[in-house]
Amino acid sequence: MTARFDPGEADARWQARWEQDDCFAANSASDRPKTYVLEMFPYPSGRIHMGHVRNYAMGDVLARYRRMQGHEVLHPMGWDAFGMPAENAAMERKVHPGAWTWANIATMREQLKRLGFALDWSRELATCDPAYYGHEQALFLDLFEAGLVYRKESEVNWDPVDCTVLANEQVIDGKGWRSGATVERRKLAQWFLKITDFADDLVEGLGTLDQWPDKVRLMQQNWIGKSRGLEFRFALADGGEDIAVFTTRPDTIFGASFLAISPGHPLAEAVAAKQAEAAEFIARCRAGGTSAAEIETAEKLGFDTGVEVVHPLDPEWRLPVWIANFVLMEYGTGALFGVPAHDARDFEFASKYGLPIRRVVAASAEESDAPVTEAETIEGVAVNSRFLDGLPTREAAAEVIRRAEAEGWGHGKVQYRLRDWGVSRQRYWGTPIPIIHCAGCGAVPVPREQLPVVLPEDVSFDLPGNPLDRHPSWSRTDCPKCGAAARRETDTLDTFVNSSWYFIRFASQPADRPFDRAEAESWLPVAQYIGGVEHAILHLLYARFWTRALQRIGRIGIAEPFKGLFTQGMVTHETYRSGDGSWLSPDEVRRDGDIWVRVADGAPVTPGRVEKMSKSKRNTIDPEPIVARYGADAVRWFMLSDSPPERDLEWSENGIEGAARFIQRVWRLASAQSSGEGRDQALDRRVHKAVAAVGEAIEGLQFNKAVATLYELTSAIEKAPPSQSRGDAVATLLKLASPMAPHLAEEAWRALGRQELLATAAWPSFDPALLVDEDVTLAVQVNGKLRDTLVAPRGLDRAAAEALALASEKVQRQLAGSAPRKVIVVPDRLVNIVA
RNA sequence: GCGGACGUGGCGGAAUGGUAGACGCUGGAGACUUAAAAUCUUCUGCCCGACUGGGCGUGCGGGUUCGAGUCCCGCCGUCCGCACCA
Repeated sequence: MTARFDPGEADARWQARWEQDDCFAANSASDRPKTYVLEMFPYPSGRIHMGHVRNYAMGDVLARYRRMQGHEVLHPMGWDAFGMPAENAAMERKVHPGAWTWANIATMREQLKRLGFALDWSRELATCDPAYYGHEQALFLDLFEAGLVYRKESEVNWDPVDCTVLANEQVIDGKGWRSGATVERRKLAQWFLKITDFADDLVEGLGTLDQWPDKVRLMQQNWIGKSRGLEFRFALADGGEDIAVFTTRPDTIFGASFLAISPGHPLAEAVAAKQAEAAEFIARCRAGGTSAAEIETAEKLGFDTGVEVVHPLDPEWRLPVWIANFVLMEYGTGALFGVPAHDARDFEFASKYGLPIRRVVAASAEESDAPVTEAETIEGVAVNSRFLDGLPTREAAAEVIRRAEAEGWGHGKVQYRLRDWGVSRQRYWGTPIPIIHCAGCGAVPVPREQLPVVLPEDVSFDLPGNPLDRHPSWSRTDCPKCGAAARRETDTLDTFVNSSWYFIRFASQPADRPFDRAEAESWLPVAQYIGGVEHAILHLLYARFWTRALQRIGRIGIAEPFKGLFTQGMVTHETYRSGDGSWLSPDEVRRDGDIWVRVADGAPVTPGRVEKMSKSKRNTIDPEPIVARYGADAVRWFMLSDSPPERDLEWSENGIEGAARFIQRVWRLASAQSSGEGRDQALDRRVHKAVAAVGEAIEGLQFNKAVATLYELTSAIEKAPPSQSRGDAVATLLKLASPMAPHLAEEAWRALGRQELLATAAWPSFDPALLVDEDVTLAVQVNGKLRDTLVAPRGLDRAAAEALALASEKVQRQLAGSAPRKVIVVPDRLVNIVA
């Protein structure tokens, strides 16, 4: 028996033992209740970071807990392995993206294994493996054949120097983030997935996700942006094609004073073809930036086309048509009718160009002539609106829609902000899109037996652009339909496609198809998905869409992939700057009394804000040396302590030291032999309460509370005199601690002389009768202020409790002889005397 | 601008409308030790007080209630998401 628990030796030994006994393999054929615990799989950037450790520690506690409860648990790990960083590494270091990625995976796998996570490594997958992306290609073709994939011209951010498409996030102040070149908008033929087909289902489905954070559901709801209104047409006064507009406020139809169309609207282009000034105006609009800051400050600009339209409810009423820079072609019909009195943008626009501002909504009919000094986006009653006058907003809107439909000039419509998902990326390191372009046959799917379409290895990153385009032979092929010379699609799929179905592949991985439906359904939906809130919209929405798409084409019988979702907080650390403003890493600085100085030369250092660990701020702590120094359990324990899991956790030396201290404390408790006879009822109650509290905390993902309960139990055991109960309590403590600190728990368990593995042991049960004490402490208040506390037997009746409280000397002193006016008794809790 | 979350000791944080500050960290005092580390004991919201004790206290101002950190109304502040979405 050693005096100290030595994680350096014990961690590896228990990890090997778990692996040897295959403790964490998920058996799909098991008839035990199944639980699928999943954390968002990592991008293999090279090394794991503290955020990973926190994320996976949380999932691991839940997975281990469920397993101990007798569940068959699926807790897998894999790699989101396609993406840009591998290509950047290729360009910078002349290494193939694949070689770089697989080397990173090997490193990170070992790092994760050293943390002792209860993962089923037999199901490990990497999205850059043809054995994975080949099945993804098959699913893509399934969706293609079901009509859920299409190709169309779309504007992209084009970097003319790197000859590549950039994501919006890669455009900084209108310039490419790598090249610094001014980004152009260019039209390219792109592949799209019809996520808008599912817009309504995706909104409705949010209502069933009661184990998701409200915040995430709301973010998705806003992103999809469902709004109801009226789509209707204005006829041009001089003939020509009608202009369709969409509005959410059809009740304001008599407040219209102009029509505004997008610079990209067909009518705008038609006008520009005839008028040079219009063409110039449109060009000026296009030059404007797209960043949030630019839009915020952008002035509303308009150009009067001279074209007029007829109001649908009054053939005599003409409205001017303006081209306006604030009208988006992508939303609605690319045209809107301006109601300045009741829309902020329209008000600004009308004020600037001297267009009429007419009140058509008021709080009441009497206020129909109140002046409009700012846009009033209110509901109320319709005024100055002919047959609508006096109708409340909602009824007026319904009436206009009814009339439009009856008269045939418009119809009620549901409009979404969500747009179809463009999945084409002009990049090498991604899933090749399994399509062949034939001059005669068009876009033809690659025949199934030719899948996977594998990325060529012999590519060079010496030149800008997509290496697949430049490859001498890869894209050359024959048309599967007609046999003519044809060209492979050289675009690859957005990496979000890879992560849209990996959780299904984890559940079932046959070699010959993406997954087995029955096996996948036996695990799905994921009971608890854990990851960062940064994926609240894109990844989680795409995965929901993909699952629903598979359901629609009959490949799977579930609509929602993630039953429970938890978004954990970040791991943060203080930042430090030297005198010249450059960032310093934590190991370059030290505390000297009240100030921080640089270790190297003692120069003063300015501590900055506590921020998310990031390379750019240099405030990261590498988990590997921490694990080497303190052991896996101390790191895991710290990651789960103190801060509630949804909030940020600040890394601190004191924190990890404290965790390591506790690990040793439990070890001492378990390894110090103390034999005793008889039951210690007070301790037994403490243990049962702890079992109930820890279980409840883990199920509620309140790991900080589980940790606090274990601290309390440890203290209680330490203070208890030797007894049979005490020995039992230590054993129970180890079981309760084992999901969080599994190596220590196994080692101490063995030190107690037990042979079985805690990893697969049963979770302790508790006796509800022992959760309540025989005596309770009654709070005694006078006028709501605490004056005394009394110990009384549980179940004391009201009269007795009142008498006991009134007998208190402290209460009598407060009452000073006067009789109480009223006494409130909450049984077994408190007595409040109102004087 | 729209939407959302959150404000509790020196710090992280506990608290079904019922004893605010569990638990951890930091700090003080003490024990053990030749000494240090480790460990153990004990104190640690603020103010008055030698003590018994008393007053104040969950961002600010109101309200509901026998009783409010918790519920309601109005402010202030911080953070997050979306953003010219008709």
